[in-house]
Amino acid sequence: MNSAAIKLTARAEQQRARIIEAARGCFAEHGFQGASISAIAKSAAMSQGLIYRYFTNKAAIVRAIVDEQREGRSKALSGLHAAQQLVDAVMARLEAWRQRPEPVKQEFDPILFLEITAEASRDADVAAVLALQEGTIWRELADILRREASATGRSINDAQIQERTLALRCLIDGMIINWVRDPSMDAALLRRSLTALCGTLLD
Amino acid sequence: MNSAAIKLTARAEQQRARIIEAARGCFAEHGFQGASISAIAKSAAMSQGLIYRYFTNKAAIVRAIVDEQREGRSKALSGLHAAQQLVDAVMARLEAWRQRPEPVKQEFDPILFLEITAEASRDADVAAVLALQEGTIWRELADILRREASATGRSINDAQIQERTLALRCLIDGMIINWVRDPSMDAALLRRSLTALCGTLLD
DNA sequence: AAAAGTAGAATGAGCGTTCACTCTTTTTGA
DNA sequence: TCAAAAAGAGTGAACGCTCATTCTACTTTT
Repeated sequence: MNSAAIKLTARAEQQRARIIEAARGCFAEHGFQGASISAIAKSAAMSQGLIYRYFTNKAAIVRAIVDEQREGRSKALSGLHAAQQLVDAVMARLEAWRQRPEPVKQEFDPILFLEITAEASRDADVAAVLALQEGTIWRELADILRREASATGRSINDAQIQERTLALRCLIDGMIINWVRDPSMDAALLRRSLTALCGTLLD
Repeated sequence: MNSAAIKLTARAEQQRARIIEAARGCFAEHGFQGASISAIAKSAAMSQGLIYRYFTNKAAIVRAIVDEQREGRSKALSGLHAAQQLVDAVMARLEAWRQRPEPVKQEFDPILFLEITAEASRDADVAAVLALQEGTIWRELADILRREASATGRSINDAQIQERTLALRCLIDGMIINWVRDPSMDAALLRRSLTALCGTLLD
């Protein structure tokens, strides 16, 4: 799971998870630099010092968070058979996020997503983990398009797959950022907008 | 221009611009929270204290930056007559940014763009300015689509305009975020991907 | 009793901001 | 015309505070 810590005791795993969960909330709320270790400690209901037993420093927490979401993101994508399904899946997550009563556990957070992208531009380690992750997602998206093409009996070459995978990726990222930017964005409108475009992705 | 300071001396305007320019660079490089006043002062070649003669606090600089780009963004969009032209315009800016030798003045910076979006979720003032700005951009995009429709003799109703404007917005934001995330992204591929989708925006 | 887990005080650096002060420019009034 | 006065521009040290991180001492588990 984590290359730096091949084998951890159950307790250690559990504590790390607790810290990561608290940190996710704090980072989403205040940004990576804006969230302090003491705030994370308080949110995790432990002392500041204890955090350093499980993470060498603050940056390591950030990296762990980026690393952690990899599995979840890939899993969420696999099994989808059409671009439209994908849009629906993302929409469902976005709507769940908007209605969050409290900082939620373990779920996709669009703000964190933006924060991570910006952070990757200044932390090479984050960038590396993110690049790995993007590779996986890219492959999942391409597979979705291929499955859709074969299901509808279309033939599609590799260059086309590449173009359309990227277009799909842009569409998804765009819907996320627009959802964050405009808190009054109409979910139905967003869904309709992208549904129309997705329909043309395979023509 | 700025509601808090209706009329400023030429000198003051000039100094504010100098600070803003330095701050843009620092913020893009280290994030809003990561960039310190002393770093901005150093970059602007002035003392820290002097910054507070022209801005009441650090947040005010952020707001001024967000406020400032409004005009530029709107101007860049007006005059375009087709979605494809728009994609080309954005691509040109992205490529210019990637080849930046030094932190460049007054230009569109994708990292700053992400940073601002994230900041809007935690600073109501930034959110308000951004919302205003987005309204303007939205209208510009809708106009582009209308112009394109009328130029090609198509009829298009308001609901369709709304849907497609949003789709276009997602596409643009998506290309920005993907460009930032993957430094090795092929410009030609990105252009090809979106060109294909833009073609279908008016069908 | 050894080891692991934990809390919280301590540390030193750096933060945003203020302030007392100097230097320069403009205005004033005889 | 030109000193005197006021205003404007600028500095950088200092303030109170918070930061990330470390250290010491206490408690729990093995």
